[in-house]
Amino acid sequence: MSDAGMRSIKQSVPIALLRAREAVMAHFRPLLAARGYTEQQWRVMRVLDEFGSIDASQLADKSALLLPSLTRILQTLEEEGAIARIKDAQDKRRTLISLTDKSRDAIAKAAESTQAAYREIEDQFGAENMNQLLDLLDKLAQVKLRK
Amino acid sequence: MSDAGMRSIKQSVPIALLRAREAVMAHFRPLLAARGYTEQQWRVMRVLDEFGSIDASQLADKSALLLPSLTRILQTLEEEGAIARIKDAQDKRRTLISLTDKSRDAIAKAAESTQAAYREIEDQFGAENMNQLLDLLDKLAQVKLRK
DNA sequence: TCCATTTACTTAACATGTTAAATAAAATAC
DNA sequence: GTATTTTATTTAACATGTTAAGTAAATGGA
Repeated sequence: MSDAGMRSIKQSVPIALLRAREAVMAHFRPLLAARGYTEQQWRVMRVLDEFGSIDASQLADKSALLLPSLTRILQTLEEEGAIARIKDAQDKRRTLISLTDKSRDAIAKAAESTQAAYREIEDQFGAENMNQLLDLLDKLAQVKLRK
Repeated sequence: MSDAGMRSIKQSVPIALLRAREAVMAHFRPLLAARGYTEQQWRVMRVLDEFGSIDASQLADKSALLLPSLTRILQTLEEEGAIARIKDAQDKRRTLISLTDKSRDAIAKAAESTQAAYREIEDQFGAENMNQLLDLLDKLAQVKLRK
């Protein structure tokens, strides 16, 4: 109220992104929780499933996590026997991470239900809208400011 | 690798939303941090600035926070003297929250820099794209699945 | 009226987000 | 070749996200 020129909170892009994401995740989260995975653990496992054995930095980048978060998540997943870590022989700073056979099976099963939910969302939202949205989101993520 | 039919992680809507949001917040967060606010504290204060005195549930809804998070955030803001809480006289379950004069001034100042950043982002991204994006995000947030 | 239910928070417990600092190994610069 | 800088990851500290359970006040019947 102190500034009539301030954009309404409803028009805020960060909040709109947050709400849209929350609406989508509300459909997925219960499916993952039923199998004992958090959203982030699932992202990590999907990336490993898609890319095979990669180092922690690449894994963090591809799964959109910060390294400190990834460190903790990998500890948990390792204790559960879902992933394995080995030091890179050439570069001993690096840790190479990969799925275990056990988790590969678990992922395939969990993926069935998440894919079904994804198709339903795409049905409701429209494939056209979905492509357009992904395109805009990618453009927005590229925006660089001067300075 | 276990399922050739699984959507690539790059095509994941939740991750695309997360990356876009992170790209935008990377511009705002330092501006808020310079004034000692987190992103969430700032959301709360902006809502209060826009709507005046409202109860915790409405505040949580408008600022896109869960109530447990809001409870903690309000404790912090109250200790800092940024907000005040009073019990609703009619309904003693409710707490009415409002800004202090002190924080109203602080918000007006911080808003100058965030608004400038917002305009820059809109310049780069395009007002047309921005409107289209907000429209799609709103549509996506509305999607309901059967069952 | 009374009790079961609902509503509005709050607390608790554990996972993740964010920033800064620490550590160890590799790469670079003299 | 050794000191310096950079890179990869971890640890620490504090804030928030998420779910479940707890508490107190209002509501809605029998």
